[in-house]
Amino acid sequence: MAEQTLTDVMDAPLAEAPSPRGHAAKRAAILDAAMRVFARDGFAGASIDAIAAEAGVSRQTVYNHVRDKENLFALVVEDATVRQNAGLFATLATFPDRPHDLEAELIAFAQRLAGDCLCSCRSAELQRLVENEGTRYPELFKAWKERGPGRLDAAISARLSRLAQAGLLDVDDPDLASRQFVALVTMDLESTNHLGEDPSPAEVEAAASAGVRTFLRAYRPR
Amino acid sequence: MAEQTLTDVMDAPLAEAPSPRGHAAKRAAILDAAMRVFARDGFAGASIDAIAAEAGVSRQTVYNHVRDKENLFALVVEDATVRQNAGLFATLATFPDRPHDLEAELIAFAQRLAGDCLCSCRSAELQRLVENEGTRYPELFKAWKERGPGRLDAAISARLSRLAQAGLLDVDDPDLASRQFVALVTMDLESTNHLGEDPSPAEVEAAASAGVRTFLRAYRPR
DNA sequence: ACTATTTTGGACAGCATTGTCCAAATCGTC
DNA sequence: GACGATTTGGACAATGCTGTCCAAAATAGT
Repeated sequence: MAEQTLTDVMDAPLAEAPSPRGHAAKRAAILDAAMRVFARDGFAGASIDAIAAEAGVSRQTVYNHVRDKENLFALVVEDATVRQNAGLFATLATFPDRPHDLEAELIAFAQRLAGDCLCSCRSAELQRLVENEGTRYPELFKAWKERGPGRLDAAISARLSRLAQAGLLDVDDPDLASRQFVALVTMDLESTNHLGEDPSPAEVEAAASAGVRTFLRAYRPR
Repeated sequence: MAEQTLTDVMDAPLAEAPSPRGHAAKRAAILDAAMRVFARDGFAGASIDAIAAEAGVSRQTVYNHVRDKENLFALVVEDATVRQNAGLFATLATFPDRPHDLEAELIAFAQRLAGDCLCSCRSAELQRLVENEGTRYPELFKAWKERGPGRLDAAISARLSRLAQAGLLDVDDPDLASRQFVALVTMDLESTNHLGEDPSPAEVEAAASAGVRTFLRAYRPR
């Protein structure tokens, strides 16, 4: 493990702590601070000093835990990705499989999906980070997309298929419908959270209602 | 005009050339190169030397035309914004007002809108630029959004209203429908053009068809 | 052909950043 | 309390970037 490239980091499902000591808290603080500073200033604009200060830690400690600025960036992306995917799949499990009131339950699900996962400011930060350096590290961008939005679409597509087989929806292309569902629900929230703030619950509720209603107008059996 | 802030530049509708000489070509080359380099490396990552080299120009010439790196950035954003808005409104004028075949003409319009304007790689570059530095210069971000997507949504909303009054659509909230139209059409193209490449005509055609068909399934009078 | 403007290349100071080294201080654990 | 691991702060060289200055070369206009 003399060398650890970006793709190595991304491929490792869960890198077990190389230092079993209790100084994992410092490591977490560093990764957290680095996430914030990278998101605020970009990769080039972020300085190790700023990250160390934000983490309340000496600069040397950063270099102690992390070899490079590049390696730190990769670790930050990896960390944020697994954390967010965990929340994403947890929310995904609350999809209404046996809905009593399809519209209401879909709206509630969309609210959870957009508010907690897709349109949180943490999610926007990660997405912007990975998009910006996507041209520099294409593997990073592809790995993130496959693990996150890719599986999201696949999961929602499968759920929509089951609703269609139950006669509750009229979808011929579940993959397309899945992407449209996500697009309709998140549409109005992206401009808000791209500015670094979380959308308000009222905004999330409005976006979910409007998106789901239009989705159902298009895909409810007539 | 001793000082020229970011907002000054953004508010000026069209800054007339301060140097009427024929060296405007150099200026254009500099702005073009700066746009490419800023889009590639971000504001912090872009160096004046790289921009000068990309423009085939001495570094001193850049400083001759442009006071600051910040001023250069503002000029680049201004330049790209007016250029793209010109194309946007030209395409917007081709909206089918008296459609013979609504679906076909809406699909063709959506193809022009997405392919030529919203999802071109130039558009994605500008959007990423303005989003990234949006936290640093909020006025810049707001000004861009009002001039570009804001007027786009307003214009499409008005057109949809007229189609609704003609009995061709069933929309109760034209603003919402307008944003949904754009979202449905551009949805599948954003991942492609965020990587710096233009989507292929086939991709644009597929996205426009799928988006418009779902839009009409939701909003065609029954 | 002459003149004014513009461009060029290079040198330069000031500053920020990266990554390393090291001795002292601190912390956790036995 | 003692010992090993960890953290700290500071110094340090190397590098790159910004923005300025200047004299020479090229370019445009008349």
